[in-house]
Amino acid sequence: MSKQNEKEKDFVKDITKMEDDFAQWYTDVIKKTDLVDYSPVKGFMVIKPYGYALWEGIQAFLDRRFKETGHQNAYFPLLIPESLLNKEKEHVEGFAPEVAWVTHGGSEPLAERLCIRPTSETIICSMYSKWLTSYRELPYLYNQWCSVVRWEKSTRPFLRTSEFLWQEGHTIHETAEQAQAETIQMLEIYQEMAEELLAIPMVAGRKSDREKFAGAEATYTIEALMHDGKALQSGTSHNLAQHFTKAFDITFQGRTGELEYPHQTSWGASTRLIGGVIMVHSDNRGLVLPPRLAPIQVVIVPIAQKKEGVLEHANALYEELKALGIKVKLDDTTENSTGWKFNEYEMKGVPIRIEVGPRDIENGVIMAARRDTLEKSTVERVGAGETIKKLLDTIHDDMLERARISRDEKTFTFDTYDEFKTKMVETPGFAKTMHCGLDACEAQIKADTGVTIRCIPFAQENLGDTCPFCGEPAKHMVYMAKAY
RNA sequence: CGGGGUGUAGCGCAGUUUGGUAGCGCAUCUGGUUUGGGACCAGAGGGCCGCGGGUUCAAAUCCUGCCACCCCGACCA
Repeated sequence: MSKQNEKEKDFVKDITKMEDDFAQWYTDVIKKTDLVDYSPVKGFMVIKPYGYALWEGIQAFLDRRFKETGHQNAYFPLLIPESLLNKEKEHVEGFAPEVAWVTHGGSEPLAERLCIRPTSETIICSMYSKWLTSYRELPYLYNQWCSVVRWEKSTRPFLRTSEFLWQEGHTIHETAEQAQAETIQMLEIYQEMAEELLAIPMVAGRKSDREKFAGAEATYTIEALMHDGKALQSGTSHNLAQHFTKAFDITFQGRTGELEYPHQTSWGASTRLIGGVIMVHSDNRGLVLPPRLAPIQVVIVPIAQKKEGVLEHANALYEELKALGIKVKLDDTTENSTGWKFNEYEMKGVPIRIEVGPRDIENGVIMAARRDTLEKSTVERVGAGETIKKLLDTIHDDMLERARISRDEKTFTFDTYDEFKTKMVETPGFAKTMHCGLDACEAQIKADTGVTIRCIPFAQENLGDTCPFCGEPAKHMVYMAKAY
């Protein structure tokens, strides 16, 4: 394989450079690559086919894993009576400020107003309460794919929208141990999805009490670090203990004959993940999509396609790749020039571009260009299918590794609060530190700097004996960052 | 909710200071030549200048009220 670099430009004119204005770069990328459009209602976005295909990829992976672990899909209603939402105190306090209300049916005012679900714990609990009678029925392992509405004040496509697509799993179990095992199992599936599908390395751990889900006993999270040093919560799994089952009077007759409350979990991942994919992998030329998620994994661009034999060769290659299960597109349109096509597919993040022209046919080769590194190489035509398939895996591995290196480079330790503040401003990223575990200390840091505890990682290290923020004895190691 | 910015053709913008025929680039349509890194020539179509009120012979432009969106903060997946 001979290699040649073609990096005459590392940006395109349509997209703001990320080092100039990261927020604008993000907006440019999603708009120029046709992932979304803004709708007439603020905060509600249209997900266009190319963007929706990314969500379908995430859905397919998770849905398969959910089912492999014994879960079933169901569907619960969009509207929740106010009285149900109000049953769990912490929950309603957490969500009330951002729920949307339905007050009329046609022109008639409703006797009780209905909220559009911001999440479905309450409606699902009301049904579980009706259904559950015996320990023999447990566990309930249900999931639903739906959208929820949270009336956000400031919104950004994928990262924070007033309506977003997600899945929410809701399970109840006989024992606390089973619920805890379920909570952790689902978090691990999210992490597996992030790393194997999205090529995004995650830090997994528990949320502080301040950051946990409204109504949860404990919230677990996977956190990713973006190009700009801000963290993105990418999936959460909650152990709800008996908070909701008691509030909703969900009971069953246990093995001893006594009435018991089951132990509950809920877990979710949303279209926000797509924002993460963009902010971790993409560059100034546009999207860089991880191969297993890319709606088009390989695009074949025939060169001088009117010349004899070119299209036939391109077609044969297309069929060969397709037969290997590769999502391949042959662009034999004539409206746009070759150069235009190169730029277009690069902007759209297609992992591999293959060029087939008269010269290559003569030499028995094809040209393969990697989107992630922009490297172009010559591939023998015989056996090209297998070579390309392997290259897709290599690209995935390389992207994951680069993201890991980038994250680690942006992860820092420090000795004093002042040093922490300086580094957070000058080289933002994950701050790895001991913490006292006191809520007042955490609140003070947030008020001072806007930085929050992203998680208390499972992988604990002992970095010292005192909390560098307040001087109290250290309780555990945490990752801190500014967050989306 | 605070601070900043922007609304003019499908998209991106100029024009507004100093009122006087609605402009440019890209995209679109027609015909032709092209095609190994965003092609070229010729022609064509496309506008409630965000919305309402006012000033004026005359308003994209001046005054006034409203609305929407974007960005940065505060709060949340």
